[in-house]
Amino acid sequence: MTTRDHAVLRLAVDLAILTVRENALQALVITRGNEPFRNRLALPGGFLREGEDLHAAAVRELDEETGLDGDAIHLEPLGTYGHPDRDPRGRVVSVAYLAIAPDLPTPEPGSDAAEAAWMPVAETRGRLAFDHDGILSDAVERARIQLEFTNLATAFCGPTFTVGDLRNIYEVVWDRPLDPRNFSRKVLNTSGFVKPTGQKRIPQIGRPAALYQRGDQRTLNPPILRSTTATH
Amino acid sequence: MTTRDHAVLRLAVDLAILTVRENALQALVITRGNEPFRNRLALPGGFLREGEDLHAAAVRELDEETGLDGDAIHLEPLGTYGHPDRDPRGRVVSVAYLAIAPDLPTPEPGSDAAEAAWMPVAETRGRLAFDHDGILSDAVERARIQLEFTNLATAFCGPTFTVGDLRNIYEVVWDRPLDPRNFSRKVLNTSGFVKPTGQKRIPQIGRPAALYQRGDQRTLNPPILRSTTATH
DNA sequence: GCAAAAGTGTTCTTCTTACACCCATGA
DNA sequence: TCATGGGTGTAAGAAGAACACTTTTGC
Repeated sequence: MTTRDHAVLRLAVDLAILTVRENALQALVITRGNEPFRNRLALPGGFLREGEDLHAAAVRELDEETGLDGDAIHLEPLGTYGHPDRDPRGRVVSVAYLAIAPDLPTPEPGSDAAEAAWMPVAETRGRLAFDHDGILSDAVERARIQLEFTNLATAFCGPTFTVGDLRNIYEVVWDRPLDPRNFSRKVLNTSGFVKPTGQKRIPQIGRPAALYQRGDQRTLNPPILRSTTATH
Repeated sequence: MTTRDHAVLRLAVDLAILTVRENALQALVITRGNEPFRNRLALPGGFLREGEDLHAAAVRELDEETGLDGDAIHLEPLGTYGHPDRDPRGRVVSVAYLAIAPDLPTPEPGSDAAEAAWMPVAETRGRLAFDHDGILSDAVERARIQLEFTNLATAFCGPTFTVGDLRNIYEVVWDRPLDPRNFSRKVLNTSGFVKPTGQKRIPQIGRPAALYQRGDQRTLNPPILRSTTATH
């Protein structure tokens, strides 16, 4: 047939990259160098290329815009955002990915982005271009849930970490205090969550803590649940 | 710029429509009337139209291909499938939706589909066109999880149902037997899951059962968890 | 009364929570 | 010895699992 029975569109890949920095949940945002929304904050992203797989595009954008190694960093599909009016340039459907990174030095700005920087998620609310506020909210909610049922928290840490480090991730992402003693037991009783390295980290003050690395078990059994009777 | 820096592609919406029929988890499959994969089984779906929202496209396809009312049926985004070689016609990225329907009369075949029919999910394995086997597997896994944390099970039932009906949904979808007595208590103790109608259903044999309708609470608290110490 | 499915009571166990208490280190 | 954070013990309460038992109907 010659008549077009489908929409002409472009497909973008956008990244919600989260980390815990300075005791706050932070997201990587760029300042847009081009129209539309020039000089506005946005999530890093770009268009899908010819013959390119979606996940590969996410890995490429992560590298291009932030210098992070997509193969080393937790990266998972988050959702697809396709409202017809979401991009003033025309029909652009965006596949969003959630990336979790350890606390790293400030990323190097990439080609498209005038500037890339970590910013506390709370400070981004209402300030992002396109529908990126919504994407970031969804990303944070997803991360909060994933902490309960997967070992995602270890992706926020470096190669080795203490139970205290891990607890700090949970406290910051969930925005609620946890009992250090019960948390410790829960983590160590959840088989495959973490693996002892035999090493210890000596802090400037206080008792040395055992160092762990990420375990093999992606899904936690039993899970680390947010209590329903929370303090609030 | 004049050079193209993005992929030319079409966007499809595919539907994984699940129901419980004859004590089996069944999916709605069509027999394809056109190439590619002519006469092969596939999930219903079609291309996104000009200016059409993704969710609206899913509702439209549901109506066109099955006659089901998309506004009355549970419909949620499942994932996006974009492998470059997934469609022999060229680059087609598919946004898949999960739909849950009560046990209904055999759907009427639509325009594009030579035939639409319910088929037990177990019988579809390895027989679907494109990457639809994978999409359907993801749909089933999503449904299993959603039964734990949301009132999705009520979407499998008609407007009113008994606790026994609801238990049957869980047993079929999870493929494991549940204790009727404990299940009953769990459901009724989970506030907002179901709402009593005051009516009773008189069976051909046995004690009448109270009829309920879906409650207001979409997310269940406490959840109905699959036991980890399962029989198998 | 009997069959069948609905629903309640009860016990055992496991998980969660709260918190007292001890441990290992540097200053 | 003190401050600091790491880590164990333990008892009360909540939730889940297993199952004996009662209820309500049609036949």
